[in-house]
Amino acid sequence: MPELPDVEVFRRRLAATGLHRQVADVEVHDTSLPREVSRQRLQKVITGHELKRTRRHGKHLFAAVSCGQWLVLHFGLTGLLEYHRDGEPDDDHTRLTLRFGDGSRVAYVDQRRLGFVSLTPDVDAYVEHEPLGPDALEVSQAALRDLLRSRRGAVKSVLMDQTVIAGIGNIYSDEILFQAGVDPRAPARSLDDAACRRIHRQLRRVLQMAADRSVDVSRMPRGWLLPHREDRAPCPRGNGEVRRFRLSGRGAFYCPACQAS
DNA sequence: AGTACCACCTGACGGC
DNA sequence: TGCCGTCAGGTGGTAC
Repeated sequence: MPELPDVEVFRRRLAATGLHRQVADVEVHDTSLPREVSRQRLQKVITGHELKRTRRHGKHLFAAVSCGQWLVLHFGLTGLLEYHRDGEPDDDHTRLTLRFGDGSRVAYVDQRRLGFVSLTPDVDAYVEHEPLGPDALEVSQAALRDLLRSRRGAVKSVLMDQTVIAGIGNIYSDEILFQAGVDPRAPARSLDDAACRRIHRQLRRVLQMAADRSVDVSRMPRGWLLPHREDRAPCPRGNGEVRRFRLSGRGAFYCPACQAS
């Protein structure tokens, strides 16, 4: 689930509920969650401090701790961030809890445990070290064109490559290419200027709209592919049928009529 | 530089 | 009811 729009929703949630409040207690329920940092250090760095601000880069969420470190959150396949008031029950699969003095808390939940948390002193250095490409919403039209043409693979694979552009996964790469009318298997290197412009415009529109509507599928516009991710589902624009195929091991969906190459 | 495949985990779902 | 295969939106390693 967690692609750029999902993580942006988590970021906004954290910014609205978790900043400028002293963290009274840090519970690490899953010892395999912290990456390249011990549970003890994670607890020591955060307990008694405040979260001061948030940043997001692609699918990574960062929160500045008042001691100078940044908390790093990655959500894997099933991770999410919740806020609970005192007395509200914990979700099953809660892996990390930041508890405030009044009993309310921010909870990191991850059913399949493919996500992780970490610490870093410097977000820019972390992004460079991963390495992650520029955040998808920060890429100019010309930069996107150059990035796409710098790679040989299928345009869908290139859009999903976090070292090229950060934030786009399987779902939204399909949506962007459907909206742009581009065949997901088209070689990225072969895209003409008009196709690159359409991809850039739709990338921004799709990711921003999904985040602004809290990634609620029922609030997505008619004409989006997202609710039609099923082989032989009707094309949302009435042009025949959506088809499923495999691209480097991932299930991909597209409309052969709308996205002819 | 590509892609294919497996692994990491856990769970849901359909077929028998 | 239970067992089995398949699938899942992320990432990373390996082999070709």
